[in-house]
Amino acid sequence: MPHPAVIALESCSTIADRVFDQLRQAIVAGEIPPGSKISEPVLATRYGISRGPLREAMRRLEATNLVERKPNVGARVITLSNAQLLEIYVIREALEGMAARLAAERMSDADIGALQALLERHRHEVARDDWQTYFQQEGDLDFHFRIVQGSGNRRLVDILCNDLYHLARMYRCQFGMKSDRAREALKEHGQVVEAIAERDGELAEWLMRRHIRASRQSIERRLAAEKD
Amino acid sequence: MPHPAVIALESCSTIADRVFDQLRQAIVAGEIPPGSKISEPVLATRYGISRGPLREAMRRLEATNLVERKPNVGARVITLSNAQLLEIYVIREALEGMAARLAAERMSDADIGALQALLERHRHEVARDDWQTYFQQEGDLDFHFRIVQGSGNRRLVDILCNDLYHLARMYRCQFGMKSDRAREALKEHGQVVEAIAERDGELAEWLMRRHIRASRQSIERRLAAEKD
DNA sequence: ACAAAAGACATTGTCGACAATTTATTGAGT
DNA sequence: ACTCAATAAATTGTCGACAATGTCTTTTGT
Repeated sequence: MPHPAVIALESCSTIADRVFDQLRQAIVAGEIPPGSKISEPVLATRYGISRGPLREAMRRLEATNLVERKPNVGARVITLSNAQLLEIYVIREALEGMAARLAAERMSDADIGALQALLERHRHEVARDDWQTYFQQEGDLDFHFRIVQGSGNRRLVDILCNDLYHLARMYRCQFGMKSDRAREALKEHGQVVEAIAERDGELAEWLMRRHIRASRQSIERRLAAEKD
Repeated sequence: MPHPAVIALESCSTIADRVFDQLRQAIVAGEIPPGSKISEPVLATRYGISRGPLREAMRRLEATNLVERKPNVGARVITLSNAQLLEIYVIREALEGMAARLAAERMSDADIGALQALLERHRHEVARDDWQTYFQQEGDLDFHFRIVQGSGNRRLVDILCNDLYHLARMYRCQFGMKSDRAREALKEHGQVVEAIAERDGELAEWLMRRHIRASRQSIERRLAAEKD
């Protein structure tokens, strides 16, 4: 069963759309490592297509900030610096805070119930100590994904799911990022869900922002520790 | 002198890049009206280019959400519904609130001085009653633009300037949007700048959010009044 | 031996043509 | 006259080839 957080693949009717999805997934998964040059001929032959559709896919990747491109020179997969990762968390704090507020106001009771069920499942997973941190992180993204969708703001969903989440996953695939914050994060998730269930938008936003800020600060500490 | 809020045109070294800028400008300005179908042959001949670069530009426009595209059917300029416009203001509230907070923390004294000077200029302009509301709105965007840049968050600048601001301008070109809120907006701008000058990030965020929320509510009222 | 220029090579950018799909038109049948 | 099917036209999707630009190698001069 595919993970819920995995955004549904687009209609594969055209080659350009399909290869865009494939390339994005390959980049996010680290199969095409960051900073590596993207050669149109080799990629075209690898995917068995012409350069036309490939270039269209590249333009979309360029627009989504997954590749950097210099005219007449070529394109490279972006290398997400530590500073850029922190930048993303700042934006997530703002956007997902707002999403939590809207979700508290507009989410259906059924969806809130599903969210609570998901949280319960995560609690059981975390209780098992052998559980891979990777899947813990996926569960984290899944949680955030649902709340963002609960906001009912189409463009908000779009920005987070089509840009920021992919970048976050890319960074995670790049470095292990084993989180020792799983239990605290889970507790914070519970607080957010509770606020949403009580339809307290202001509190939900405040809690979500604090949660993401704590994640960011955890990463900052880890990065500072690595610096030695 | 080109307006400061006009984002610098990209390097025009390649046809695809140049036509992307031209198309985006034409769409935002309403020269290519919303909802109109974009025919590749006619556009290619109009710009005197081949369909290859045109399609690459279209893919970028698709990724920036300025055109909607159905495979094997074609692309249309998006029609920004009232609900979507309000969605954008909600996102702006979240993002620009955060931008104001960061600007208060990180903006240089010189940039703050320039911001205050800009505000003073706007005060004089508003004092003249004959001043076109269009340029008032441009001044408004200019103000917001500078604060977003002052945040020092590259991706935040990117999201707002490459996506949301274009959409806001597009909507404004679509409908007149004569604002009777110029004086109030100016006063709110002054409050934000004051908070930034005092390096009070929390207050700056709060004031900026209230400012954008007030703008959104003003639009909501106008839309509700039009509904009759 | 080193630097700069000239050339060869590879890659990107652009174009025109063909294939596949959709849309419009025509025609037959009821 | 209307509906549905078949055909024709137009548009989108894809491909291979050529031109332009950049990069690397070789060569030449000091």
